[in-house]
Amino acid sequence: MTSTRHTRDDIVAAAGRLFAERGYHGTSMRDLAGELGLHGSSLYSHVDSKEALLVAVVERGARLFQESATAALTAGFSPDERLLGLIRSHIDVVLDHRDEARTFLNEASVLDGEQRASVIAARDRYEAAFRSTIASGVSSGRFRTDTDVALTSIFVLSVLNAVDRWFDEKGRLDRDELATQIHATVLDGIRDRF
Amino acid sequence: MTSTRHTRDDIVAAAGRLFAERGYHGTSMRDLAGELGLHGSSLYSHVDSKEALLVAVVERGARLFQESATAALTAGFSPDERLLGLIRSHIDVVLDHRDEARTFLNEASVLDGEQRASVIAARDRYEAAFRSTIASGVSSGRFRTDTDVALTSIFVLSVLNAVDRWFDEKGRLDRDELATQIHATVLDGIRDRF
DNA sequence: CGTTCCCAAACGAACGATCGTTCGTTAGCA
DNA sequence: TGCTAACGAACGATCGTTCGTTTGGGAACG
Repeated sequence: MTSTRHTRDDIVAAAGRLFAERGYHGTSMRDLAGELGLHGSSLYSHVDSKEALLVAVVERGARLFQESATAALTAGFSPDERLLGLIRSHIDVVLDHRDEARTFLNEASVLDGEQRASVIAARDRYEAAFRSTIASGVSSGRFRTDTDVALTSIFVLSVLNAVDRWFDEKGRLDRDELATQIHATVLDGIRDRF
Repeated sequence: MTSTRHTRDDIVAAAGRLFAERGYHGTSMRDLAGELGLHGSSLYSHVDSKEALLVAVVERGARLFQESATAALTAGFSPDERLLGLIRSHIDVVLDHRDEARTFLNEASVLDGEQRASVIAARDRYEAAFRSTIASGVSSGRFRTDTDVALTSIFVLSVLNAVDRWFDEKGRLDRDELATQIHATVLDGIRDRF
């Protein structure tokens, strides 16, 4: 039979799934408990409050993105290689950890001031990896000097953050082809040059 | 003095604002009534249910996007002009009708099957305007023949849908410059060609 | 190897608050 | 004067959470 005992990590993982699917306010503690075969009150053996659960999920998301970025930055020599690495890593995070990523990206607004600020700071730190990569491409002459670095970073991240809304692992493209296409579009656009 | 009587449109507008800010489940009917100086029960003189309010807001959003797309498609002669028009119009909708647009884009998941399907259909119809514009650019030779039309449409819409999350009307760029930048990046990329 | 004991996980009833909604009543403009 | 928006109390349901109780699996011991 399946183990009847649960860990805090089980609960945080299930909370991430429900928060991502239905949102924080759309998920009740009894919903979450039911997902695990528990009674609502039993959750409080592992967790202090519903909000603490959200904080735990969001922190997982923040850590995943940050680790992915630092790993991608140490690999890859040229700016466009590093950018491709950042794109690949982001797609991996978003698809392999949909729940934490979605919750991190969408549900931070329900947190109170201090913790919301920490989420925003984490997002900004992450975005800085894209900005510095693109900036080094500009200063090394690989990217055009009139490139708006901050704006381009936002564009790339907008595309990446939306991936999990439409991408189908069983579809026409695999995720590596998707990364290549995003990279190619940002670097070269779609205009025919002849 | 201010009028003490309210219309259904007032209520739908206020509901859009709160649904966009806090989400459907994060907004109570009493919250909404308080926003208008009313008691919760008074809303039911104008509206059948909370869900009907959401449907009304989402329908407004769908209509705004669709009208914007058809207007942009009749203007502009070349594919890249029409694409720029679509981008400009989308930015206008997203910034001038933040509440309805956000709710349309983010809160459709709480609707039941039939109405959620109608939202998805509306989004797909809207996306088709981008696809056909880009496709005509490909077939006319303005855009590269190896362009993935569906994918590029998704990229552009991902960028556009995220605009209201970060764009500041009082910032460095005005919205028309933003439209130009998005358009330029999609068409030409950021790689230096010399 | 078998038994006992202990402690944390899980239970289940219950709390006060708030949810969406109903309904009979009041009040203010046409 | 008539009609309808707005009121305000109240409904049953559900919310997050508390608390005293039950229970079951592993550590300790014989």
